Amino acid sequence: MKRFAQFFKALSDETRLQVIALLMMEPELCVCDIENVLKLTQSKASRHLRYLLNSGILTDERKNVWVYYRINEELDSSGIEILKAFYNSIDKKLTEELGQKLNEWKKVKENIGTCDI
Amino acid sequence: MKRFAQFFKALSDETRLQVIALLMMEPELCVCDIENVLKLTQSKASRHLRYLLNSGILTDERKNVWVYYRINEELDSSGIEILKAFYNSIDKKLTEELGQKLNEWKKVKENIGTCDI
DNA sequence: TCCGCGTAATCGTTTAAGCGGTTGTTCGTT
DNA sequence: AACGAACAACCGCTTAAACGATTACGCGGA
Repeated sequence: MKRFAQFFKALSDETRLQVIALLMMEPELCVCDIENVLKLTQSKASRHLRYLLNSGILTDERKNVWVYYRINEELDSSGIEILKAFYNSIDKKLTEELGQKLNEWKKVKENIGTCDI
Repeated sequence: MKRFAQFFKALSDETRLQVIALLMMEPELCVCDIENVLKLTQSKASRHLRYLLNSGILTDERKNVWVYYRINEELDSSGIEILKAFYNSIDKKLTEELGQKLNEWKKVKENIGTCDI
């Protein structure tokens, strides 16, 4: 039961929910992606990603200097179900908005070749 | 998005999850039922039930002196989905244990005709 | 009607937890 | 060595939980 309480606590923060929504539409993202798309400070982005990692909801993988996070494919089936139920019932406007911000950022990133803007 | 964060926060407490599990197996329960089955103080039981009520997860109905709480049938379909996903993936031992405690309490309640034990 | 009783909600205080910002540290690349 | 990316530690602030005690509510009996 404690496991579920922890799981839901990880989902009880708006920033973390936005992170999850982004990772439902994009297979993997690094800290600086989250930072720029959601307009967060670096420490805030990193802290929330670590939180989701420690909760077992995300996995991380280092590629050179970047640490990429993705939804943990080995999450319990109930966990996956819950994340999908959440994602599917978000207002479409919100997901579109997030998707647009993500695409804009990806363009910028291609041009500057760094996260430091 | 804030709505979801609030919803998940309501589920991020072990006591509240136990309450929900009980209400998934029994259509309605009053404060003193929760109090006795889960061995909580009256104020703690009442407070958590109020919390779940204010989160829209439960409804309440007064019958004489008792206030009965039940799962809100008009909860979003995603909310219902999430509650079911949670309940179905709890360890069966836990649900059996809760069910047994509930039945024991119901026997006691019949005999004494009051909650004041 | 008034009072007592059982039930539930709330109040006030203390204690613990969470979040955010700043700053410093680690790691790896160049 | 210098730099960028990510993480960790500290601090202050806000929030929430626990707890006991008190208050409010309904009902029944004197």
